Amino acid sequence: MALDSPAKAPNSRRTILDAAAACFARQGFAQTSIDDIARAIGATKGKIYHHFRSKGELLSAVRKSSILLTSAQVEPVFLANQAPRARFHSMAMAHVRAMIEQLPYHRVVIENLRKGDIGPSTPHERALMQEIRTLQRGYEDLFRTVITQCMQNGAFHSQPVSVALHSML
Amino acid sequence: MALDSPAKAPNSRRTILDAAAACFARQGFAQTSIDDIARAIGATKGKIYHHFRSKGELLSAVRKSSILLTSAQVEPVFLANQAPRARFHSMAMAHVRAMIEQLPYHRVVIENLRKGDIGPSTPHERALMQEIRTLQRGYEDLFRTVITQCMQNGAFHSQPVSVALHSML
DNA sequence: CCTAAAGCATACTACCAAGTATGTCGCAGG
DNA sequence: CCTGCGACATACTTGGTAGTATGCTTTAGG
Repeated sequence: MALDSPAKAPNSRRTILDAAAACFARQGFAQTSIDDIARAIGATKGKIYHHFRSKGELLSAVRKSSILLTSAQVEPVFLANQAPRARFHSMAMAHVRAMIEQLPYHRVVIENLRKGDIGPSTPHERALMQEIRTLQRGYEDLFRTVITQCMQNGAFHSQPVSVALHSML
Repeated sequence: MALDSPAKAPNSRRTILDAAAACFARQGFAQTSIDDIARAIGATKGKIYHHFRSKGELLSAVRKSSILLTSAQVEPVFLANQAPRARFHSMAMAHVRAMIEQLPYHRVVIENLRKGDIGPSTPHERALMQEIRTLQRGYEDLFRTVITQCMQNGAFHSQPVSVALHSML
């Protein structure tokens, strides 16, 4: 009984997101029309605008999904009972695996890092962007935590955490 | 008495190219309209379309200019009479200096590496792209040459040349 | 059954930006 | 002077695309 998004989806939203991610990754955001995405899944604009309010929100949804998908694979590993060193290793592996499996999503994220800062326009999108940033920080915190553990443990050389963290982007 | 481009320009072409590079670097290619560029220099589309056939050609011109400007600063250094090791150092310095001085141009080049491969459409643009690739290779050859000299000289560790070269992009 | 909503397709509107056609002005040369 | 051309400005045409309005079909539920 959630209010909106992460429930009840049969697979339409996901299908659309997959296609959108693929198109955005291949042609870029601006060069991709809504009809392109629709055609890619054998549907029409109607379907897409039924699930997403605007093209911008669709992009945001891809970015959000990118984080969620990765988190979904890494967080269980993080929660598993392992020594810091081994835990970090497993998480890194899971991270890379997720990056590869969901490549289009991450390509989109990378090539549109700046899009978020400019022209969010609508207030509803502002909120979405904030949520994304929060998720992003949350995900990064997983690594921040385990890296800190490793350093206290002595397994890692003591270095500024943020530096070590952002070496893995 | 050249047939076309590199001569007789008072500074109109350069003015346009500078503005175009700035706009493309700031907002991206697709998000920049011809009128944006025109407004940035206090002119109208007429001026721009008088000097460039299309928006795509304008982008290509920026990319080409990027290489030419850099070459113009590095090639004299390459030709100067120095030992390989010192020559390489000077060239690298010149290269970086050019990158910084012409920052907008290079930003445009970097963010549109893939644009060339897709949708060149017109045959005239195909030729321009080829010319750009040739210039690019010519510029890279400057470094290829000096690096090779350094390695034969023993000043550098012997490594695949292309690897060493492309470490500097 | 009847109804209403979800889930979509179809048809339409609004608009923006690339490209074009045409006009204007100054200047070179005859 | 007049004429042609370079160097632009102005006004217009046009294609494509985001977004909307509406219609159709299926399923859930009373």
